[in-house]
Amino acid sequence: MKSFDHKEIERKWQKKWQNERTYAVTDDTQKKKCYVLDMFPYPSGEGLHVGHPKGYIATDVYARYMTMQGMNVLHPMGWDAFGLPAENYALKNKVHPAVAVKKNIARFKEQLEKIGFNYDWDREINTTDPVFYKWTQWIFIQLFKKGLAYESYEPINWCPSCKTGLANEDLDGNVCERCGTVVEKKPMRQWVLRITAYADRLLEDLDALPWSDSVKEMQRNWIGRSEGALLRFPVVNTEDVVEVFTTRPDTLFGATYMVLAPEHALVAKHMPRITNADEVQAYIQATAKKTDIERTTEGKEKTGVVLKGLVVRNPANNEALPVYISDYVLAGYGTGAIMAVPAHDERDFAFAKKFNLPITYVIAPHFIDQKNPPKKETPTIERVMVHAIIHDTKTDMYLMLKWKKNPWTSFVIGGAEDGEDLLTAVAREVEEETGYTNLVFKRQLGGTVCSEYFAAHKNENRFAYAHAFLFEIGSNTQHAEPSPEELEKHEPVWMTLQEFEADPNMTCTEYGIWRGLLEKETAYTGEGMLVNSGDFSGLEIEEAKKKITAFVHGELTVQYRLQDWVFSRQRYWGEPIPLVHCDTCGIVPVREEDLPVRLPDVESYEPTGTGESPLAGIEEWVNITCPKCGGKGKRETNTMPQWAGSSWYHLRYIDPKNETKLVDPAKEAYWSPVDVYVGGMEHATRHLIYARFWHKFLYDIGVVTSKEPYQKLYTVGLILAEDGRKMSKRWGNVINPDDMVSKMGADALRIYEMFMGPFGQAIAWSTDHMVGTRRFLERVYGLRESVKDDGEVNVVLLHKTIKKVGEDIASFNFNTAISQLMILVNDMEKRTSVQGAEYKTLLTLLAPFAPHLTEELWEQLGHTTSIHKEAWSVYDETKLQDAVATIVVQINGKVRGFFTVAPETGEAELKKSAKEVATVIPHLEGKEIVREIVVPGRLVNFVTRG
RNA sequence: GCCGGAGUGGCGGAAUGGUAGACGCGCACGACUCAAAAUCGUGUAUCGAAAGGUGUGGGAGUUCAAGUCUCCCCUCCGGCACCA
Repeated sequence: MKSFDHKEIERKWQKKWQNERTYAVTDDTQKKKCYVLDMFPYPSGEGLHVGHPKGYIATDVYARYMTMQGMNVLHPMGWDAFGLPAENYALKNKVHPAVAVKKNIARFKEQLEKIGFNYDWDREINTTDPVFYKWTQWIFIQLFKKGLAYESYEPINWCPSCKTGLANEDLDGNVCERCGTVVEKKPMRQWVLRITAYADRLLEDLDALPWSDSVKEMQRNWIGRSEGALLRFPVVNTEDVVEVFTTRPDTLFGATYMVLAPEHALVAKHMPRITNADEVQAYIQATAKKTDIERTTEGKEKTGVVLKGLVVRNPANNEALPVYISDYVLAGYGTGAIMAVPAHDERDFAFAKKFNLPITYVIAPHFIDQKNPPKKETPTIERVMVHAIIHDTKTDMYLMLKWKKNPWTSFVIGGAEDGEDLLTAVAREVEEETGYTNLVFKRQLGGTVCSEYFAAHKNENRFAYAHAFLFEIGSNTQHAEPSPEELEKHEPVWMTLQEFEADPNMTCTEYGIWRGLLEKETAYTGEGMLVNSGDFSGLEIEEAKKKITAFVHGELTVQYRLQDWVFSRQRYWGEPIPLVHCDTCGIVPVREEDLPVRLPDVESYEPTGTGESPLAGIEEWVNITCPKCGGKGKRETNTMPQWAGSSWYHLRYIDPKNETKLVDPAKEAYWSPVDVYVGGMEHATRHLIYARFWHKFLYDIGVVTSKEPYQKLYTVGLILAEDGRKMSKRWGNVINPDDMVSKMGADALRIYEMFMGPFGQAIAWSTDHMVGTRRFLERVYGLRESVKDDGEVNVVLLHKTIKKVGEDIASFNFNTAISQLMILVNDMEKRTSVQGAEYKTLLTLLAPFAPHLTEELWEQLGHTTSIHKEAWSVYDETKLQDAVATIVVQINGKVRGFFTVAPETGEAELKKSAKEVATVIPHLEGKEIVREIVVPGRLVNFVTRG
């Protein structure tokens, strides 16, 4: 068999497709549309490696399939070329970024074209083209007019290496995502987009999107919505109040101190009255020097300083609370101040332990005893209970009580008298019941725990407020025999905790809580009932949140982790922000008819590092007449971030040459939204949030008709290098697609990348494995010699294949689609001849994957039109069933034999035949069949006994 | 710590609760060849001579039947992380 010449075939067809404009897209509104989009590439200087085209191949296969299904398919491509990578590359190589970008695009395009994509290049876009960025600027002006773009002087992330401010989304932890430099907080003038105004809609509309749970969850986490309340704490002897955001207003009675972020405005304001100002200043300065990394990795070890002379009042009970500053409170979240409830917040707990602050428990876990549940029609008595947990550290034993009249083993336990101090009560009970005195009191275990149970010895239901106290045997501890009356009730017994837990008579509803607190002292953050909270005691948490907030005149509010989008960059290579600063009119947008504001040519575009962009130095560009009053004005010199263009580019492909509108409304209504969007997981919380935000804004101002830009979303799994690491010039493990196309052909590359494994999964490249796909194509090529009009045909297999390949492409399961095609080809190869019609169908099924070879073979069959214009075959539901069914016979679920029958054979017949299978008979001998399970067409299972 | 996702041959992986390992790579043997490559054919989870047993990260459970469903645990990958 002669192998095919892929180079010749590819050259021939790529040229022909181009000349005949095979893939031109028209706005044929008679047809149903399908908009398939790739996240467009950033044309770097490195060129493509073999991983880049994976997503493009997938969308190409999908788009070709949808075209064959009769859809009008839009599958465009373009370039995202503004921003730091291009600019840094240009600086390094001493060329103008515009020149570098042009060259890189040419290289990318050349590489892509070799792979045989069906792009309509007439719709190519480029974010750095003034014709394109005119509309990016136009959108900014609309945002500005609606108050969604604002100037701010707040501290932001500053990358000292890239010399520009960055958005939160541009950070990788605490370092600049581009260059890896640790970022600083720097107060500076900047433009910010009010994305938080869209936070709830970005969150709510996520639910209905047919995206993967992981991407949706990532976005939810990123937005980080939390419901809570704003509460106000008056500062004693001043007019000021400290406003606090908390998700737990129900714990207000447990607030024992307050913490402000070191940067909080009130700290500076009240510095004169702070008596330890030196210490406070020192802490503030130390914090300012710390990077976020130091703040977090230095650990959970809390630091802080009390503000002596500053006291606030708890609005719930008027208690005076001390005020601290600590870097565990972040200036950028909530109000930059918290009420600290150490009993019910782990961070506050750690801080309170370190600074010896009081811990007041106001939420009690609430248990109902399962062993002795409360009885109906029985009076319930409330009692305050005390548990003594008495530990002998020498033997690691604990002192318990074994009860005489009831089968109970318990801690030393008793009730507190009305008004009696709990510690007094527990000491009294210990002495009475065990005879021990002068035990060493270690600590109380947490706070109150409520438990309800039936107390058989008193025939009453108890609602107990239980408290546990840990004691140890000390050198002064004395022991006397308890009284005979007490011994009659229960006997003190030393046992280990393990023995206690294993004791079937162990009675202690709250044991789980005590046990946890014995091991580790910690805050209680779980469910429960309010205690020690005045009139609110007895309420459940959710109800208390509302009532206490209302009681102190607070407001229920919502906070987001998401912060407004820092939108200005002090760099050259971006869209100029189209605003003018005028002394009389303030900030005025550039007139829309004057757009685009072109990026001026400049001799030096190096970043200045001063907080101003290089554009600030070009006087003839900066100085301009004010669009409003005609007086003197100065242009805004900041530029937009890399993510501006990609936030709306999907709309421009629909109408790329429109000079008067961003997109023609009729065309938008037809093509939008994107039906299938494909790209990398790394864009889950940046591009995909920004683009959703802008799209929703454009919806609000009537530019688009859909609320969401992208319907179905598939994320591409990375292709790793053969060594399992990321492909990188640095490791020298990069595989270039050009080499693979040249060696094995574009079709083999395409099929291999789709066949490697599940589309969304990261898999290492293997050139060895790739030879299999080339062999497969050779076999398809070889088949043409055995094609005869009346050749052999496997109807069932053919129809199964039509069904599976179509369904698998539609659901992005390309690997199994290809495997099915291989099964069909293997079957055809084994025959002496292949029916012409079946062969033609095979070629059309393979066409989306291998566009060049199938087009060539199609022509060889005598066709004069492109195979890519053919209709997808329709399978016949009645031809999917095999002529015979293989029935599995199981005995007790184990496979013991097979037989074949007609698929529609009935149950009775199947049972009968199953019992006659030679390999089955020995297993049934002497056994009684107690159950027979029959799944027609599949199996018979006999359950036997004996 | 919290939230997602995943653990199946030598490798990539496949499997509506119904014969685990499809398909591909590799490997072994055979054919062709002076020889090799390419190609074609046969075989290829594992223990066992066989009958049969054992096998989808580990452990329990549901079911006639579990890779698949439920619970617990381990490991790996990704995201978030002092967010009040």
